[in-house]
Amino acid sequence: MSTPTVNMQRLKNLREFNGLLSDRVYEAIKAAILSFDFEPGAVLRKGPICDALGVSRTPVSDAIIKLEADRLVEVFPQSSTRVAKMSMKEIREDAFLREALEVAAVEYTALHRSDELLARLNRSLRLQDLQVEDNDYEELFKADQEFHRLILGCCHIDRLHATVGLVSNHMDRARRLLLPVPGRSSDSVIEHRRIYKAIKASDPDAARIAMQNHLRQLIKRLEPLEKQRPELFVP
Amino acid sequence: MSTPTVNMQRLKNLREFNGLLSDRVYEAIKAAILSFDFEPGAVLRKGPICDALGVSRTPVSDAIIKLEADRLVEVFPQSSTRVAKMSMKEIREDAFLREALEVAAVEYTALHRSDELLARLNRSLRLQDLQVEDNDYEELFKADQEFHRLILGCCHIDRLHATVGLVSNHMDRARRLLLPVPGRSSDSVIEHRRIYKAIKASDPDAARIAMQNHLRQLIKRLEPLEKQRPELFVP
DNA sequence: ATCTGTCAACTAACATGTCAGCTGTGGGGG
DNA sequence: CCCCCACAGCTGACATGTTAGTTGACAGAT
Repeated sequence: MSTPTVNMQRLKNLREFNGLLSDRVYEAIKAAILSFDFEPGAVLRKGPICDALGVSRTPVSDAIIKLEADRLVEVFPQSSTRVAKMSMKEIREDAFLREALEVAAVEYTALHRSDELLARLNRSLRLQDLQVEDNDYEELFKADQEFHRLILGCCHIDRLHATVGLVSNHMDRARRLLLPVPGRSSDSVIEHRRIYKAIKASDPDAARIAMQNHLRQLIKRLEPLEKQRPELFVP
Repeated sequence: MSTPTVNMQRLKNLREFNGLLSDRVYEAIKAAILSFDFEPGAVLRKGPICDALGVSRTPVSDAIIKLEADRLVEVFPQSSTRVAKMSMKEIREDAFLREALEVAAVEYTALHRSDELLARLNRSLRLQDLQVEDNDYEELFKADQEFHRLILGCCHIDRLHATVGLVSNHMDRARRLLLPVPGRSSDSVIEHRRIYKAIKASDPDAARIAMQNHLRQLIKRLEPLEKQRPELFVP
């Protein structure tokens, strides 16, 4: 098999962003990786990326250093940089770490919830109901993230959300390969509502169990991907 | 107050390491920050660092990008880079995240421990006893880290140890300011032994409580630092 | 004396030049 | 026929040149 290379046509235009060029390049490449426009395992050459984006090698190199910290690319010194292949082992690790963090957060939230938070969670749940009715998977995905973000935010730990995101990079990428399954959306909202009830009841143990159950549905749905799309995974 | 600048004399010699120059520069600066040779809040200028290390600006810039990801430096674009001041808020956040991860790890370990792990933990505990007798704080510190590493390693999650380390950067730096307190070392070993017993008994709840108790001793000892050394903390 | 606008000096961000390590290919030897 | 090594081309690591944003000092106005 010849060496696969990333498709340069799929890089976002840099003019859409502000800030440092390095950061914009980083965002552009990251988006391309997370959306599978840059395929797992493909080689990332600095030269073509510079040409495609119309920038010099410096901001591209800076971006790659950050992507390496995110574990979205693998750097082989003096040789090449590749888009990280997915690895079910790493995804399971992600799931463990994410569960540890989100469970701690929801236990804390159950003990420290405010009426305002309950109102916001409830509002999110009703929104999710609507989106399930309309089969609006795109918006439901966002509402799901918002629901979790509300819980994480309750801890007043700015870095909690960032750390969950950092830790979940591989899992999030795999998640985008999942196709909508009939009934899954409404199940997901039911699980969310169970979490909500436990928080409302100030019951950390129930909240923990509900959150564990919810998160484990995801990893259960991700497991089959390795057989369905073996070319995306490490051998 | 004039702008404080880091003391360049305190950078480790690069020749002690192998690998990419960027990585060696990263290690050198990181070590200087964690050991307070580079003071919190001090300005890091690329030029003087290049001169001191005898390298060009590229590897130093690369190192600073990585240090920013570790939150050990703060980059003010186009202006300057500073050694991150300590922040009790961030340290408390570190403590929350670390507790979430280590508690999850010790619960897992309690349910999956092998006889070999118990033997290693036991060996570490007897070593710690010796070091307490000899007041060998340096070695005790290492044995403490090893004890925790054994538990984290039991989960077979390579990234768990790395993530705990990443999350604990601020806390670890503050920890180095703590002076030995009579009796603390032996208390610490007692807490470790409690964790060991819970793991041996395959009792995840007891393990969780023992680990929480142990980790909370540290944050309790760190809290007073903000008043003792206010110049090192954000205002 | 204090505040404000201008400007010069400085620094990091970005561009480009250079070099050394890796990689794949082909030829010679086993 | 296969394996090993030499070599050439390529790429990334590192050095250095250039530009533009920031900062702080100073002059003039209030």
